[in-house]
Amino acid sequence: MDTRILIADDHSMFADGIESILNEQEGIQVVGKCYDGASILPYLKKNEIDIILLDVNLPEKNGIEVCKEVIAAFPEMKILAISMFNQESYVTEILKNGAKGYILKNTGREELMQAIQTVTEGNTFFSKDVTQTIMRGLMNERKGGTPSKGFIPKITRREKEVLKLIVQEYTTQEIGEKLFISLKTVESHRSSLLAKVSVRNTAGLVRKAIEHKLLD
Amino acid sequence: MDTRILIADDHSMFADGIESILNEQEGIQVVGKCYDGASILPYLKKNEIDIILLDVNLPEKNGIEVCKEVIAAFPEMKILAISMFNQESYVTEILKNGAKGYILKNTGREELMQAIQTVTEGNTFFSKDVTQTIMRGLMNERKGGTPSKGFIPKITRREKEVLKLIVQEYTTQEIGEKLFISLKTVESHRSSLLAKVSVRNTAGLVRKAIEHKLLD
DNA sequence: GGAAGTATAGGGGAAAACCCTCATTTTCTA
DNA sequence: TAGAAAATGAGGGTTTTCCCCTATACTTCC
Repeated sequence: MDTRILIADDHSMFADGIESILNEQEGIQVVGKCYDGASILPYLKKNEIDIILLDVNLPEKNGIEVCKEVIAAFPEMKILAISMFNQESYVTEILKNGAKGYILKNTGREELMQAIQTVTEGNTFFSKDVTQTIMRGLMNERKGGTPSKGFIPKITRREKEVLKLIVQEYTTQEIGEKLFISLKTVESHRSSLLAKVSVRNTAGLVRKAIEHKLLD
Repeated sequence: MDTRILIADDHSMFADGIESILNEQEGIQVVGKCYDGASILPYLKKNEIDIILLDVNLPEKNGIEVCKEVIAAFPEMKILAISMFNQESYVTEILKNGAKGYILKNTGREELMQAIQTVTEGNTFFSKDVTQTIMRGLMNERKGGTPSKGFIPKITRREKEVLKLIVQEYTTQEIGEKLFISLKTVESHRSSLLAKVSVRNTAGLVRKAIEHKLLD
């Protein structure tokens, strides 16, 4: 029986490409594609799938949340995470939530095949680069003593508005004028944002906003 | 005779995927792939190519520079730009430099085929989203009167070091300590960076740094 | 029908970023 | 090897961000 694969990535050109690569292979069959996080769980309820290739950085509902939900509903599901970013918080977080592997988008096709096979068999696969990241993460782990989180906050509607304007280079003053609220209110939102995404300053805020696709 | 295609993208999984899609098609043949900007021109000198699928956001030497060089050496070369970002400055700039089309990575395979065919025939193709962006750009154009640039700077070695640390949330003070230079020197570099990428503040700097892959 | 969460807003202060001008040394490169 | 570009640094100022604290009105959810 073929290994049945679901591809979940919001870039359809990428998803189509992977599909095309995989369908050339023996014993593998791409049976579905999802272009956003929300449609994955409904799909799984109607179709038999062996392994999900899951983009970590999905818009709306991100890959980590999706992963958690999927594992909750289908504890045996094999999930191979795929991402542009080789960042420790992503890797550890999605693994905590049940993913069985993590590869980067600059992975070649042989390695991709190997990863799929490994995960399908119930084992775990990491790209070489990712392994290094994890190791580096483990090194730095328990030293500051921080509970070591580093991700998914829940941004409110208003905070997101403010965040978008920050990324567009507006100052706090200007944001207040645009949204018809006081400078102090904007400052409050900024503070919450810094705390929620756990960064020190605007630079980190903008970086995480982009990496975590907080701007849709 | 088949249309001979060169794919230039640093994410090999993506490049492989596109290759796989295209090789399924009649009359099309992917004859090469480049994973960075520097290897494109040498490749073209040794191989006959009809059309290049060029990622705008290549590391090291970006897509726009590559495009310029390629057109300088091969004025008749057909270039179809592909990007994650639907941003006006990218679109207009790469078109100025000789690209014949611009599509996003969330483009489906039918549209991709259509784009390739269109461009190969010497015509111009834009994704629907991109067309809107261009229109919006034209609207806002000649009103501030700015010479309307909006991009490619040449970041020096030291500036890049500083930039990386900024993105990693270090303050000017800390950057100075890390690089063993004075706070004032770091400020100088920050100023140059703001000017070169033409943004107002750190938020814009970080955004552009990521979008333009200034951090490799 | 409270409790939790969100949006609002203020005071006050410290730190950081931003801006301008200028000058010296080092390093590339034509 | 001379000039350009890059890296260094300073003085002195303004603006913005960040960080405490507190506090009220409104929504939403259990």
